[in-house]
Amino acid sequence: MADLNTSASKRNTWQKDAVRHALGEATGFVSAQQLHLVLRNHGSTIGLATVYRALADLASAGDADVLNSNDGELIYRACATGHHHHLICRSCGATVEIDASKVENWADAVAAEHGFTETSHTIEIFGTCSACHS
Amino acid sequence: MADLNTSASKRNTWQKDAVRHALGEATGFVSAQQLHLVLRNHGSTIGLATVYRALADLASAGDADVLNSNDGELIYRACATGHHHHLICRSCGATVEIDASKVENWADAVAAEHGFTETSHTIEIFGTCSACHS
DNA sequence: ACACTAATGAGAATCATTGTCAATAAACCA
DNA sequence: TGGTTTATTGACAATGATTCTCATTAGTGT
Ligand SMILES: [Zn+2]
Ligand SMILES: [Zn+2]
Ligand SMILES: [Zn+2]
Ligand SMILES: [Zn+2]
Repeated sequence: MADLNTSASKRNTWQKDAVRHALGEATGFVSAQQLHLVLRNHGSTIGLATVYRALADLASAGDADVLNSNDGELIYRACATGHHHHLICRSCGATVEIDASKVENWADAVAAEHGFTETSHTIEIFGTCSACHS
Repeated sequence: MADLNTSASKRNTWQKDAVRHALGEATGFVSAQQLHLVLRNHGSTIGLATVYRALADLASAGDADVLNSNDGELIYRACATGHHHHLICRSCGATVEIDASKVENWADAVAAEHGFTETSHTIEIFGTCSACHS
């Protein structure tokens, strides 16, 4: 997926790999701050700003999902597959990746109906998972 | 909609009315900061923190829609009708309220399928409206 | 009018994210 | 390989939205 990052004027650094790897290890969504902390605790000397930059790159390359947590913080998640959405447990944070082809079509149709082009959308479902029933 | 705010331990102040009214006057989504500025420009002496508090109340009472703009800012919009979603133009900000009963059902079904309860969701469609085609 | 206490507002405090810029090190070439 | 170019890094400052603090104000019911 995405491009192999050759030829382009982008350089490969251990920092980018470190972020990519740490994101892959993480379970669920993590913030840049959390990821930076993890990396530091593992002995890395990577800077916070770099983690932010690397995550932004991964996200815009489609290699990471982004969504804003309820307390105004961007959280990321490694993402191998293409476009999809999430079902997220409000209390434990467990996430399920869901395929929503029906809804994709619906969204595009609605947009087209109103003369909108270059459409995109945000769809997230929240709930309490079976393990979290008090 | 919602309750008339009687009996409850909530007090009626001109500040809350001012925010409610200003939000109603606004076209499209506005941030707390913008609303505060508008109110001040109209001679009000209302404080910024109060605008934040009033908007948060309106939102949690279901009288206002909230969504976070792409630059990490909460924006609000007066909302008389019940639960619904928006089709938003990326460049001019025009919004269309859309009914999404099909998707509502789909979302609930997907959640139930995975054993999730007390579900809610976020669905927003973005695009470029017909008037904004360069 | 009075007491009780929610609500307000000015400013400080938080805190995630972005900008700055000198130093570093990929990528490329001779 | 050694040298050149310049994307990238990282420490720190700066930004900016939102929240907190707390003394003061003003609804509400009596
Ligand atoms: Zn994903
Ligand atoms: Zn989709
Ligand atoms: Zn609405
Ligand atoms: Zn809905």
